[in-house]
Amino acid sequence: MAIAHPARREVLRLLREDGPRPVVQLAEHFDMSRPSLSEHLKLLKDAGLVSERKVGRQRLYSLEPDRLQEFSDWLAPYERFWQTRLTGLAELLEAEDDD
Amino acid sequence: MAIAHPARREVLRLLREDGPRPVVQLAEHFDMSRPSLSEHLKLLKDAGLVSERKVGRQRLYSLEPDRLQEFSDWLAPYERFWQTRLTGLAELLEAEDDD
DNA sequence: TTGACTGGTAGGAAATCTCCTACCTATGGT
DNA sequence: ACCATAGGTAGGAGATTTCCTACCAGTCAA
Repeated sequence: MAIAHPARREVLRLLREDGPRPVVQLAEHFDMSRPSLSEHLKLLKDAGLVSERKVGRQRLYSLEPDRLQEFSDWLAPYERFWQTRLTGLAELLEAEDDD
Repeated sequence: MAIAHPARREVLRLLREDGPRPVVQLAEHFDMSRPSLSEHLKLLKDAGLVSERKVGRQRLYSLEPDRLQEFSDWLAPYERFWQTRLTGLAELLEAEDDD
């Protein structure tokens, strides 16, 4: 699973906070070797969570939000078990008829 | 990671949809042996995603939503990358001053 | 008490994951 | 052309996960 490894979650966080970044810059944040990070990036890319584009001799990795949306969608059915601020709002506005 | 394995996600789904269930009833949905499922349940319990209570000779497993909330919280910062109906609503109502 | 049922634990085999070093290609600068 | 930089791939070692078959303890019913 793509988001299972802490390093990959950290990559996602970095891309989210700092925007698109080349591999060496991402690698600065990790103790592991660059090839190992490359494999994590490949896994994230295969999972569709990030995309990659060439700029000169660099490859910029960017967050690809569509797949993260799937995690959100997966979590959505659990939301009725707790009261999030957002679902509270949604029910308030849309006045759904479920109890 | 607790939600990494498909079987464990399936357990969560079953508990969410059908409510608390004993082990044998959960096991019906899987090809694996019951002891293997027991280990998955232990992992889920250790992660705080489910709880277990004894009823007669059975142990009923229930969804424990607090920890799933953490996943939701983890996902929240990514929401500005896409437009969910809910964040759209939230911004509409709260009229936050960002951008 | 004896037997059936529920479900956890032990030990270990096999599969998967993670990480490394070595090596490769591609681009840009001089 | 030559060298440095960016970054992917290969092969393999070690750790972790997953799954199995025993086996054990607790509960209920006769």
